[in-house]
Amino acid sequence: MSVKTRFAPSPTGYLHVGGARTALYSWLYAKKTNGRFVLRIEDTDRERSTQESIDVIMQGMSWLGLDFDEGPFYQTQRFERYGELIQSLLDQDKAYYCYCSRDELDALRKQQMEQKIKPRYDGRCRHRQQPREGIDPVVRFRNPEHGEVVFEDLIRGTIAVSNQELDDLIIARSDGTPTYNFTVVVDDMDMNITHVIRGDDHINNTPRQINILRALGAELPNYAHVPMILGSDGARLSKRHGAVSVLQYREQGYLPKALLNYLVRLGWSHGDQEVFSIEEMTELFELSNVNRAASTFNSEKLLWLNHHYIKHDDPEQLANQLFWHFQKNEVDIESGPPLVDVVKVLRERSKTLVEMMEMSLFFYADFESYDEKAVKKQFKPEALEVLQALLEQFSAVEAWEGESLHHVVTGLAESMQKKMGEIAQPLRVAIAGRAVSPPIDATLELLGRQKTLQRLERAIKFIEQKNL
RNA sequence: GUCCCCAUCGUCUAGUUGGUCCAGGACGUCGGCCUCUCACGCCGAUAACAGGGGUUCGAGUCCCCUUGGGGACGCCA
Repeated sequence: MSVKTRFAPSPTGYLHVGGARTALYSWLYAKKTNGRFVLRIEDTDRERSTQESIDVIMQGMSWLGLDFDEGPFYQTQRFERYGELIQSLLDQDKAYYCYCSRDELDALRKQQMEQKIKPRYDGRCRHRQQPREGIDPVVRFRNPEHGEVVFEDLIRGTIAVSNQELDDLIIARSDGTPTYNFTVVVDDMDMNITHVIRGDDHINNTPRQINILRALGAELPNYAHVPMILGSDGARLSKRHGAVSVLQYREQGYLPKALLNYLVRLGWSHGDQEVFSIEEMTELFELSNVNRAASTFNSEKLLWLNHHYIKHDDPEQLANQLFWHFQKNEVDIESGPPLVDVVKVLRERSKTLVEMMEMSLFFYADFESYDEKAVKKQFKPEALEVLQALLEQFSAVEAWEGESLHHVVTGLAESMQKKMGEIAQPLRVAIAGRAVSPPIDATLELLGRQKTLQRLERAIKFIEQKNL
């Protein structure tokens, strides 16, 4: 049978990096084996599921390029099917109605905690013959009382849990709607999922689900539980650890392939290799090489990978992605150099696209003020004659291109008997507004003659006024 | 508390039938070179097998215990 994996998020929030990683692993495994990848929205919790979350999850998947072959399926559209199977279980006495009230269950749980035993349903309605008046019952699955459930996890190896640890879980709420542990099982069965790849936090659910699967007479899928991602404080990754929403990384100027590369390498490895193209990870990915231990999210390394891809990716493609950020910030790029050229001079000094955008803003719009420190250091009285000389010589330059502009600067340094830095730095502050920019000749070329001359004049006036 | 899972540098990890590992790579950090700024690049340094018992000629690699961490224990998923 050919492989089929699925990603089954519940639409109660954004797509976070942990979810994205399990999605990636499932996607990779399907791709690698020429199988199929299914997206299923687990929205049985009507209270908390929102359309907004669905949209955001889909956007995240699409931004990452994790396309699915089937779906999205919505569990809320399959209630009829779940109802059928619950009835069938009831008919076979593999499930039963439970009339316990919430208060009763709370009291039971409290009592068990006090006795320092694992809180669980004690099965008091297991053999009840008569309904109780005034209570809408839930349906509980009749879990086997003896023996143990053993399964072979593709990442962890053998896992065994005694049935005595498992209680009779609720498969239908009192309003008749099915619950998670039941719907996953039915869907995985109906959709012929062969490999269930999911977070570690589901490991305890697996034995229960296996019991239900058996009661339903279904074949068992393979299971692979990937470890959690922790924040820098060792606790489970959450909002307070910074950007955990996938889309937030887009906002912050990360490239999808950088995030993907970081995520695939977090908890999985192929020898010493650090950089993987999508093709490479698809080819090399193995569940057996997934680490068993939880790993800590390290944004420094993600940043490094992002920079790596900014340095090495196709400039045209990067320009397109950079454009997204300019648009978002409503910056008009018509009046400045082509974005591809900006990418080429800025890629080595920008770790994110946001950084790149900020550093290139001065090509497109006049800056409001000069960087204070830069003014102090570079706009000293002696800079005046340098800038005046530059203004004069730049006006006379015939071909406005890097090489000739470079000659102007070096020539001036020679004739004025100054170091390069004494010429280039004041010039840089004059045209860029701050002491940092790409090489001065490239910057001048991209900025163009008109803007360069204007800004030199502006700087000269500024220094003159400052010295009054 | 009970059950399940896990344990190599600060972080991600290599280590796949125990020996060639006084433990390798990457990020970070710290030095240095390059240099018109910031970077890039290059060179070098730093730092780990949680602890204790076994098994064995030999253990990071196998077994047990301890400790530590994570997860689960919902009419959430």
